[in-house]
Amino acid sequence: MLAAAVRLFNTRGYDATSMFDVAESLGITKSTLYHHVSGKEQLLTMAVDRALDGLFEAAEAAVRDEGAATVRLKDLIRRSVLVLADRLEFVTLLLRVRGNTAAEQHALARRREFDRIVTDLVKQAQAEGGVRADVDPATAARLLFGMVNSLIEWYRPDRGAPESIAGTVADLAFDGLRHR
Amino acid sequence: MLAAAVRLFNTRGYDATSMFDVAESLGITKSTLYHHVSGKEQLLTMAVDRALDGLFEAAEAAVRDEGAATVRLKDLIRRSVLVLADRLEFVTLLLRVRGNTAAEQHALARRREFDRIVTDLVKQAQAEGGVRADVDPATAARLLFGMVNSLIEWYRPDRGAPESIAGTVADLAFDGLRHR
DNA sequence: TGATTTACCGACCGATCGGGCGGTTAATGG
DNA sequence: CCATTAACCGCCCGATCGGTCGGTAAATCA
Repeated sequence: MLAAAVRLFNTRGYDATSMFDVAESLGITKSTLYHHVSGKEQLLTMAVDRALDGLFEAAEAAVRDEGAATVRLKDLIRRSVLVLADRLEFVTLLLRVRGNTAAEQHALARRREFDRIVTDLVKQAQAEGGVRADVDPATAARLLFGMVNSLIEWYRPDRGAPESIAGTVADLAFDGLRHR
Repeated sequence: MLAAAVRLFNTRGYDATSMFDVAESLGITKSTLYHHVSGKEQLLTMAVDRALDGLFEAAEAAVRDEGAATVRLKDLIRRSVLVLADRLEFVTLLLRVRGNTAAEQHALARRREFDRIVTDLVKQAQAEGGVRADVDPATAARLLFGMVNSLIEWYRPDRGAPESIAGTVADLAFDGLRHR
């Protein structure tokens, strides 16, 4: 039910999708839908939480693990790609939230917290000499996850195994496009 | 007037923004607004066209210029970042279009055409040995512009000169994050 | 100056939205 | 077997939406 709603939210947009649309796609009436969920916003909240929980699991592992920050940063990129691929539709919805309601602003706050963790990790990796120090850590973190998050725009399960894509992204992020 | 509408579309979302909101932000009534524009969709069309025109100028320059494809690809990245920074709000709106109406689908088609140009350029750069050949050109193009397009999420005019950001992005894309 | 055009407004319309209410059928458990 | 509960539905509501219409004030031009 949540999956059906999220799919519609992503294709038509959250505001452009009516609760009637959601109910219809499930073969039930709007009344029945409201018997199971408390409202439209609850569907959104459940979806973005599922996305954020996945991302924070990856982030906490990157913070918790031992070893060089540079390695943990690369692992975080890989793990994030896997989460994106696995929970593609939930993350897609998350990344489109604009912060109009209290629930959406809560999601934005959690996203900023995630960004902070990545930025810190970049800073540590720079300090230990694994990452070039001539770029602002916050900018690097944003560009890095700009690349990762772009998966929601083009990744399809039939377009290669998630592990393969994750490797490509992490590799490109660290070694760049240039031929060596 | 277009600028005011686009600003609202970006902060509240296109569907969540009413024509009353747009009129109010201009200090006029909805009727007056309709005296100047034919409808809500026209505002969207004008905005995304301004974004697409800028991007295609950059793409056509990259195709037209002489010299190595590798250099032209890097130039295209730089130029695209400059367009993003210059027309930030228009591009922001463009990148959020979902394709619900005919006008939006036309915008999506132009975006795909842009992607095709980038992919071709990556392919050429690989053929001449300037770009590593172990990544799928389409994937590389998408990740590259995932990074570039992420600017709409975080770039603010006071956050460094556009030329500086453009250099950082192009540099990171080609040489990666790793310390050398 | 008089006529025409341009900018502007208030009031209104049909459609659609999120959500609620009262009641009915189907499953479940003692 | 009967009572309780869960799943389901038709119908309705107030609010809001994009857009229209008839008319007025201000600017423009002959």
